[in-house]
Amino acid sequence: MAEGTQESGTEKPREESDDSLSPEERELRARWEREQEQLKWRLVEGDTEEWQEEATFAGLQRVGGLDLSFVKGDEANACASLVVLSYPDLEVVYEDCCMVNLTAPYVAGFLAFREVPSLVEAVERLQDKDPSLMPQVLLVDGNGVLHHRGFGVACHLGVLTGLPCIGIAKNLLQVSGLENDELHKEQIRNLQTGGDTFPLVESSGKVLGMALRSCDKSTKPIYISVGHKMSLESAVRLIHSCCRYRVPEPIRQADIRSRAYIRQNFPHLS
DNA sequence: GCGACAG
DNA sequence: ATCTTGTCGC
Repeated sequence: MAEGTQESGTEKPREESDDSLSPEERELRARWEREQEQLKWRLVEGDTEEWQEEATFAGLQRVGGLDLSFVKGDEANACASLVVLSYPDLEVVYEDCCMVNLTAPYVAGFLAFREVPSLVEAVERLQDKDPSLMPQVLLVDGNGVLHHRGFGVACHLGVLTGLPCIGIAKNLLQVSGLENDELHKEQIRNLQTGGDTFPLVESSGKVLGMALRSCDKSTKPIYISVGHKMSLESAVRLIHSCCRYRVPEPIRQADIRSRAYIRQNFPHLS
């Protein structure tokens, strides 16, 4: 190994075009950025389905949730899970857990390149096994248009699958003027009950997403943004209706099941 | 030294 | 993402 060329110990993900990046890293990011720009042309930000216009989402019967859980201390091996819940009952009607081997590293701003291939495969397995259970909307861990280049993992997955998609992040991605500063914390304190929201406005004035107090019991909001084929207003309304706890039930179930799968198959290695 | 950096 | 169980409180 050429130790002299390595940074001392800790890695530091930084913005593209940073001097500290190796030529390889820079080239990878440039390629990924070009791919995001290409896919972005196919992004649809508004409602496209009839059920989305209904006040009670009449016509919506299946909501999908996706998640990845990792083997402790292992960068590459993960369990990808796709669950489908009935709507509005939120009962699990389909579950698929699959061990996958991830090749791409996690780079902030490029999460999709690490996670999306496995998620698309999960959707394709469902298409093969029982297309009648295909969800009408997908809930994804991470952001949609609330992203450095307006194309987060939820957009990426939406465009590749053609399905309506919503991004749900548990932490604020601080991009284009959005900061977790005192003002933001004050806005959070002002969220009184489940369903309360405030908009996340970028410096240009565009609303990139919404902070949502997802249930009465949780003080910390979740961050909703448009993934694909769904307006922000519909997305927030739907997510709130899917929350028994802080994390929307489809994603929570995917999370629970993928972690259980890993515990079951990898008892205690590290 | 501390913060940022979705998962 | 992961490291981590019980415990204090409404």
